[in-house]
Amino acid sequence: MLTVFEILALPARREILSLLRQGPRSVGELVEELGISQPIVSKQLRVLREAGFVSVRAEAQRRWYELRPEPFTEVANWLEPYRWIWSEHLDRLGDQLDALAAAPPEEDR
Amino acid sequence: MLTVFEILALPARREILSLLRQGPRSVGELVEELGISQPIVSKQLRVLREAGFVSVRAEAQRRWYELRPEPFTEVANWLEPYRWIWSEHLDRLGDQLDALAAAPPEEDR
DNA sequence: CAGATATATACCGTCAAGGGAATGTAGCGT
DNA sequence: ACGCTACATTCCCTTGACGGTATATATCTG
Repeated sequence: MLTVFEILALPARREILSLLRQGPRSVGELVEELGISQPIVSKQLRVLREAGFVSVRAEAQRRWYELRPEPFTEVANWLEPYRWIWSEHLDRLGDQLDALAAAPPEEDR
Repeated sequence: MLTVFEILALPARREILSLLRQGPRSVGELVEELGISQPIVSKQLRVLREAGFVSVRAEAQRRWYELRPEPFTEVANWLEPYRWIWSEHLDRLGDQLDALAAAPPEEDR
């Protein structure tokens, strides 16, 4: 299975995630809003699902895809040790980032 | 030029960044600490430099590589709109922890 | 200048991910 | 049962990134 950053490396996948911020979407809706072919959307949705970025809920023939939080916390946790590097440089991000020193660290050494 | 996430997709590059958190490093030091061949380290350092992740300072034959903040702020900015998704998640996690603290401990799933 | 050190670059073979087109599958309405 | 809708999967082909090896470049030392 791909790592979080490998998943995010593909623009099409980031666009799907961006759309899903607004709430659950069906495959057809994503196809229409993205202008990408349906098989490709389905393929990337599978990748996103297997990586834990989205979950699916079946309703008749429709599949509703929805964001899941875990991979995003993983990115945030990875980013955290680098925070001091830019915190002095640019403080436009809120201080709320400190709030999530809770989740387990990852294999990145 | 590669995007930020394409850069981070490669484990070797993340390891380089991780080492550079401790301060500037020469190529030789990175080679030794990573156990990767010198040409590969140099190659990835070039990629990191072109993407703005690191800067170089020459000193005789040595090149000192150092982290730069901008790409990290880029990741943080990308992450920001997704924050609410996992803040809810953390809330639920907190509730569960509270429940666990209040109730007698159980078997772990 | 010769040789050694430190790093960068060029070239090459491999391999896997991505896109496209076609096809498969499941549930719905009539 | 039939066709339609919504989506998933398969197959093929291409492309490009990665790692490895060899080589080039620059700087120091003697």
